[in-house]
Amino acid sequence: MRPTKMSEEQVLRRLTEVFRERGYEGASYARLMGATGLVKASLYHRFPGGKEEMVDAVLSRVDREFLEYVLRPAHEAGPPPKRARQIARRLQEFYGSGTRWCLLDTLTLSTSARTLRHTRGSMEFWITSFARLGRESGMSKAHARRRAEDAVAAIEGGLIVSRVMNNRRPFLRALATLPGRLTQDVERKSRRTGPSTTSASFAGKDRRSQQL
Amino acid sequence: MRPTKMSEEQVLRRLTEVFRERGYEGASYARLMGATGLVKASLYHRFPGGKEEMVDAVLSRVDREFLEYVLRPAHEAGPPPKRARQIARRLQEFYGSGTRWCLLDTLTLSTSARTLRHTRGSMEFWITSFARLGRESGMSKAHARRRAEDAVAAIEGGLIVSRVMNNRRPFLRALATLPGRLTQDVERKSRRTGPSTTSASFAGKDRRSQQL
DNA sequence: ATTGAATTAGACCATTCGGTCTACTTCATT
DNA sequence: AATGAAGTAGACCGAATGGTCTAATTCAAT
Repeated sequence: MRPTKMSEEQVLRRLTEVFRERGYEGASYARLMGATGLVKASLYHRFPGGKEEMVDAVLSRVDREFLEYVLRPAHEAGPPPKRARQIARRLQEFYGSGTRWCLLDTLTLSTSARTLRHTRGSMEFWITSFARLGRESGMSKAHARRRAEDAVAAIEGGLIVSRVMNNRRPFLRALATLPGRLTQDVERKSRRTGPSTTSASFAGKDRRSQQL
Repeated sequence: MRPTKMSEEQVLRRLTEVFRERGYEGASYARLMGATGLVKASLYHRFPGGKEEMVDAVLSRVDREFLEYVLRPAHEAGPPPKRARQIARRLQEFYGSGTRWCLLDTLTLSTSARTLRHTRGSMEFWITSFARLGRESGMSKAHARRRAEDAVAAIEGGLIVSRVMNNRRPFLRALATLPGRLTQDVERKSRRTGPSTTSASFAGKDRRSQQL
């Protein structure tokens, strides 16, 4: 077997960058070729399914990295707040302190149903991991779930505001408040404080996966 | 003057929908023509500058609507919490309960610097309007600003999570917590309660508009 | 050294892209 | 009824798009 000029891993990393900052339609072959240094036939040789398959591979690789590195503390032992803080640090690294966008955002605009499903699975796993910390902190299942969703939303929103305003602070603040969101029932104290004042539900009872 | 077959307003509305859900690169002329029912020459007649000009017009129109309708309560008189709740209701309407994406998200992927500037201005105005409510609720200028940014982030993030998970609740929850975010120093009580326990800063002092 | 599969170069294809142009309609004003 | 600008139809353009194909390399294994 002839070895590849550029490792699969490195190719995927470069493809990831293109999809991350241009989206699916913006990731033309010209750009993909430029980023990888591979000519079109080589790309098709490695990804016979074309862009669709590339996106799939890219997402899968990022999934793995996100799970094995960023979210890992959620699945290990130890005090939840400490683990949450570690996750926050790794998120900062993962998103380049707010200068790198999220594929779950950029890849969910005019893509195939397949890609949509994939991203949904990725985010579901992310949320579930976050919720674990809430549960271990004594939250009800439903409450932990809500908190986890809101935490993901805070991060995604922080990235957007940071991108549009060209200021990384909103994202960094989302990270700073993350441990509280995930492990405290009353959030948003600058130092983790006090017990839990139960907070009521907000948008009605939470039966997941309904319409629209 | 011969009257237009389709009013400028209506054309803009339809163009908006295309840009909103496909982004800039995804908004091909084929789709723009299909959505408006106008042939290419007609589009160019109305927007001699092509897509760039369309995006500009679309953003401007949405800016106006957003200001005059959604954000208006922020610039009127009355008790801040009440005004905040009104804004939340109008945001729900504006974003179709979480089924309509935000142009500030979809239009900031591989677009011109010009468009980037425009969106930044739009979001800046949004944030400033939000911050007004915080100030009137007794927050410091810097604190109100941070809260406003975080509130916008919560909404944008809610939209993303709702879009990816195909579940509108995360967005609706972001709206439910909005009044607290904007007018209370300790947020996230289900009913507005208590005075303000001052919360400290999170991600360092806030000097706006620095690098990246 | 030869083999033979993995890999790459690059020509090639039909389609779509954003964008321009001229000629024809349409209709409020006069 | 004639005018004349506003608006529309649709042919047309070169470039870029996603995608395919054949022929040539390259190199680990024999």
